[in-house]
Amino acid sequence: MIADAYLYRTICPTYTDSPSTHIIRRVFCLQVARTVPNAFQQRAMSTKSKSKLTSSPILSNHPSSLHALTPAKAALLRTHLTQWYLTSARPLPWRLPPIPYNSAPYPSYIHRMYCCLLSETMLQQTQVKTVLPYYKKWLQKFPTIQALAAANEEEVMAAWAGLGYYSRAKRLHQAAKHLLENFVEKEKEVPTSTEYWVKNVPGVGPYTAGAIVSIAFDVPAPLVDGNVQRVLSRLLAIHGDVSTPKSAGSTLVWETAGQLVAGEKHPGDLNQSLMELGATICTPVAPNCSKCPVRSECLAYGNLLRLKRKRKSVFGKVEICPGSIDVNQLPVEKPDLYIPSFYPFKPIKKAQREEIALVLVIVRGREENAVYLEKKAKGLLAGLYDFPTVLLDGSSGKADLETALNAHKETLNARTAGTTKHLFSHIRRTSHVLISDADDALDFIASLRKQNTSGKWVEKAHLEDVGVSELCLKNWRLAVGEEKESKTKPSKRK
DNA sequence: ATCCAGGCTA
DNA sequence: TAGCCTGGAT
Repeated sequence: MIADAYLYRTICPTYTDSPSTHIIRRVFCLQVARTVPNAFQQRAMSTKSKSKLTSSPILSNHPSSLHALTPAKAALLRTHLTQWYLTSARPLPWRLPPIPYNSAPYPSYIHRMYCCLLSETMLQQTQVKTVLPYYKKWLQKFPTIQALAAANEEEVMAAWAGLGYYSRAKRLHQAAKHLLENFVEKEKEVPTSTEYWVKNVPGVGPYTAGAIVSIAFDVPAPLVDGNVQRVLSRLLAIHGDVSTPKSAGSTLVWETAGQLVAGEKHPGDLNQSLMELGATICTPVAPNCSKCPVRSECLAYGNLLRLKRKRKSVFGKVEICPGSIDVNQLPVEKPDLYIPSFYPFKPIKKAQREEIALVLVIVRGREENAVYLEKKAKGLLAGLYDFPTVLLDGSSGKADLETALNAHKETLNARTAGTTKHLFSHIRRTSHVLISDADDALDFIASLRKQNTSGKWVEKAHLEDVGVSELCLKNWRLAVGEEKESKTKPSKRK
């Protein structure tokens, strides 16, 4: 037990109890392990208690001061991070050299803000590589905030099509209008407080506000995105729940980010260095610690070194807060995979719900040159065009599906093109694609027009110009025979 | 085929 | 707290 506790202490720097309380602590750890280390989610949940989260996931007798940055350490981190950033960051079109707030002429500082708002909005939930072509195309189409504000919603949605999370496009459009109306048109200063942005600018939350204010305006506001959350969780070995903004882990991460950026000469660079580090080195899986500019300040990396030193003499299980792993299963050659990748602690994800859909591809013209699309007003894929779709409950049985399928085949004189599978964050959708000729669907289209007045014929060649989702494209490719049908039937759940 | 990452809002 | 999309890794 003593040995166990000793190991526990060496691995978890925030573990300060005496060995005699170790068992109690361990039980408590497991009870709160609704949020568990990244790398061991499945194992932890299959073998450990699934009891409810009953108290703060920050362990009792676990003062947050243990995670606090000392001023000396903060200074080291700032130096190492910014130096590394200046020499090693990827060159990206939205990266601007920092300039002091309002030292540029008004129009150029508004442009800075616009580019920053645009890139940061696109980068929400989306990787750099995906954003790059969209960002460039967007600026050609809407070169200024005035151009964006003046555009109509359909153009905006079409420019965003394929990027996902389409409400971002709608809100970016609203944001442009808001900023233009309240500041740019009057040549008024745009507020530099994150509170203003979060409260008044659509689509801007705590992260984006911090990004705009620090990067475009050079104001020392912190920012925490998924990268920063991971980097700081590892640097300070934060064993706290980061699943919601209010949870203890998140609070600590934001506080830490604030301490780091406070007094920094180039807050935008410092913030970007944290994100860049998370994106390129401090990655979720297999972080490249040997290349990390701040590994000597990193508690998780320190754990790793201690574990490597100890493991020769260790047999059996090593307790790692809050899970446990078998040291004999650690691959000797790559121990770096372990300790840093425990962080941050994330909640177990909920299963996606099943959906079955009938997708009606109605083709007009002998050369099949137009299809009937309608615009979704709300919910999933709102603002985009799509084929008329009949949604069946995922719980409806095979018989229901057959009934609906046959009914539509009959009324539309349709043939089956096959099925596609598409995943959303919370839905697994199987689409049964039916193709029919407009001549056979006149009554049906009339009834569609009554329910959804936005329906229109779109030429095959212009399908991608009107703003259409990946799901729609996938079904379209199947209908014209470019897409292989998904083989397996979905949800063969035992 | 399956799993994962990633901010904001109603 | 759940809804919202896609691309990349395994």
